[in-house]
Amino acid sequence: MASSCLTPLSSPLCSQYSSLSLPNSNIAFSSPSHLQQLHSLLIKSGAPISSLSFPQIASVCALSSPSAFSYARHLFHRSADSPEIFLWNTHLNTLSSSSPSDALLLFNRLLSSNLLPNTFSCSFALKACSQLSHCLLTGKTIHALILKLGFDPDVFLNNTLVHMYSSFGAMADARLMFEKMPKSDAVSYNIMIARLTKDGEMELAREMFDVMPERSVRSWTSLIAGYVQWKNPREAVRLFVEMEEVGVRPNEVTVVAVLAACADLGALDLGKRVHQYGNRFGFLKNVRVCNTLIDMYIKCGCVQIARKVFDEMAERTVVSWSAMIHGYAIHGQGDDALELFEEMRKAGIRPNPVTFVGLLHACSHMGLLEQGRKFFQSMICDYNIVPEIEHYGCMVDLLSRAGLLDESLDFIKKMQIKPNGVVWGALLGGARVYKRVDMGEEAIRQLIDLDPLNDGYYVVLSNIYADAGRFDDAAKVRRLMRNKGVKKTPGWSTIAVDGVIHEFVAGESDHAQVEEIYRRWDDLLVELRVRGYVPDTSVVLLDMAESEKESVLYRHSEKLAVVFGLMSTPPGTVIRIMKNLRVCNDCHAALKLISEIAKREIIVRDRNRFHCFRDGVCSCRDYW
DNA sequence: TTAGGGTTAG
Repeated sequence: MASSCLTPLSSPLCSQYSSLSLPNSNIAFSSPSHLQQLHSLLIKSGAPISSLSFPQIASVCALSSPSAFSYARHLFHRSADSPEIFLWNTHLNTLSSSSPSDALLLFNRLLSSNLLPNTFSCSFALKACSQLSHCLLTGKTIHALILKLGFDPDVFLNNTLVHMYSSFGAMADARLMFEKMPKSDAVSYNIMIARLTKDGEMELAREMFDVMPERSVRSWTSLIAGYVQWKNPREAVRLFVEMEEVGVRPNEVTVVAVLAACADLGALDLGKRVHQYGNRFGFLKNVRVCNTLIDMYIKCGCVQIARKVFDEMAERTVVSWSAMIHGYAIHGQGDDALELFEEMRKAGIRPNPVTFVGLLHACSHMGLLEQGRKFFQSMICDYNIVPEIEHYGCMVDLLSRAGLLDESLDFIKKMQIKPNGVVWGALLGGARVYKRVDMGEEAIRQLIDLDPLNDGYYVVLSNIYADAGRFDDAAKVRRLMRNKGVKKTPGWSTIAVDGVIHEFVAGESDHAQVEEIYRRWDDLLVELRVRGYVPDTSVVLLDMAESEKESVLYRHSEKLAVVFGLMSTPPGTVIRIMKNLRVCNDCHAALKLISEIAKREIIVRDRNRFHCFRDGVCSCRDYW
C-alpha cells in the first residue's frame, strides 16, 4: 500500500491552496502535490491509519488540478471499503426511494464531510434526482462530480446516468451518454429501449433491440410491452413467440404484457396457454398477473373463467374488483356487477375512478337510470372523486338511452370539462333511438369539429333522417361525407378455428371457402325468412337499389364469420367472433335467429361490448 | 449496498 502511494507526482503549484490545512487534522499544505508528499511521508512514518484521512486528501486532490486526479482516484479506492461510507449509502439507498429530496440533502452532507462518496453513493443520488422533476441540473452536477472522481469507466454508474437523463426526457443527453460510455451492456440498451417504447418510438426501439449484442428477458419484455401499449398486439404476440423459440424464459412481467396483447386480439387459445404457463411457474401469486388474466378472459368472452381466477386470488386489489365489475358490465350482466360492488364495499376496498366507469357502464346498459345517478353523486360526495370525461360519457349515455335527451343536453352544457366525441356520440345514439332529429343535428354539429373523419357519426345521422322520412337530408349527409373525404371504415370480423384466425372483411371474398360460405348463407336465409327475418337495409348507407342493399347486408363480415363457424366446428361448439365496429341492427337480428336455428351460442365482441346470442335472444337485451 | 420491463376505463 505504501509503495504505490509513494509514486512521485509532479502536480503544478496551485496558488489557491497555499497554506491550507485539512479539517480535523494538523496537516497543512501549500499545493495538491505538497499534500501528496505529506501524505506519502505520513504513510512512510507508519502513522496510525485514522490520521491518513484518504478521502479528505483525495477530495482535495480531485477538486484541485487535473493532474492530481489519478492520485485522488487511487486514494479513493483505498477509502471505498470504509465501513462509514457503507452506512451513508445504506441511508441514501433508503431515502432515494422513500424521500428523494432528503436523499439529496444527505448526499450534500456527505460531500461536506470528511468522507468521499463512492460509486454507490453517486448511484443513489442519481436515482433520487431521477424521481424529482426539477432536479436535472442537480443530476448534471453529480455527473460532473463523477467525472472528477474518475468514476466514468463504471458501467453501473453510467447506466444510472443514462437512466437519469432518459427519465427527464433529455434524450439527446441520454443518447450521447449511451454512445460515449466506454463500455455498455444489456442494461444500457434496455434503458434506452424502455424510454423509446414509452415515447412511442417503436421503430427506434426495435432498431436498438436488433443490434444489441446480448438480450435479456427484460429486453424482450420491454419491446413486447411497447407493442401492446402502442396498439400493435399482433407484433407483440409475434415477438413473444420468437422469444420462446430462442429459448428465453418469460417471467411475470412478460406474461402480463403478452396477456394484454391476447386481451386486445381476443386470442383466447394463446391466453389459455400463457395461463397454464403462469400456473406452472407460480406466477398466479402475482396480483398483476391475475388482474391481467381476468381482463384477458373478459375480453375473450369468458366471464365465468375470469370470475374463477378472481375467486381463487389470494389477494385482490381495487384493480381486480374494477376489472371484474367492468367485465360484467360489458357482458350485459349488470346485476352481477352491482352485486360485486356491494361485496367490494363490504370487503372495505375503496373504489377508484375506474370502478365507477364500470358501474356507470353497467347502469347505462341495463337502463338503471336512478341507480346510475346515485353512483355518480356518490362518487363525488362519498369518495371525493372528480368526474373525468369517461364518467360524463357514461352519464350522457345513461340519460340518452333512457330517452331523457333534453336533460342529457343540459347535462353536457353544465359539464366541468370540455365534452369530447364520446359524449356527443352518446347523445347522437339516443337521438337515433328516440327519433329526435333536432338532437341528432345538435350532436353532429359538435362532432364535425371534434372528430370530423369518424364515419360512424354520419351513418347514424343519415339513419335518423331516413327514419323521419327525410331522404333528401339523408342524401345530403352522404354528400357531406364525400366532401369531407370521410371514408367508411371497412368492417371486419375474425374467428379462430383450430388455432387459425380467419378474417372476413365486409364485401370482400378472398376466403378460400367463400363459395361454400355463400351457399350456406343462402340456405340459412331461407330459414331466417321463415322465422320472420326481414332485411333492414336502412343500415346500408349507399346510393343503390334495395335489392343491391340486401346483397351488401348479406356480405357483412360477422354474418360470413358466423356461417364459417357453423360449417367448420362440431355441433354445440360456442362460436366466438371479434368485430372492429359495432354490430349493425340487421346482423343483430339475424344472429339472434341463427343462434336459435343452429342451436349454438354465438358470442360477438364488438368495439363496445359483448353480445351473447343464445336461443334467439341476446345478452344485451337489444339495448346497446 | 447501485441501473432496466408490468394490471382495471376510453
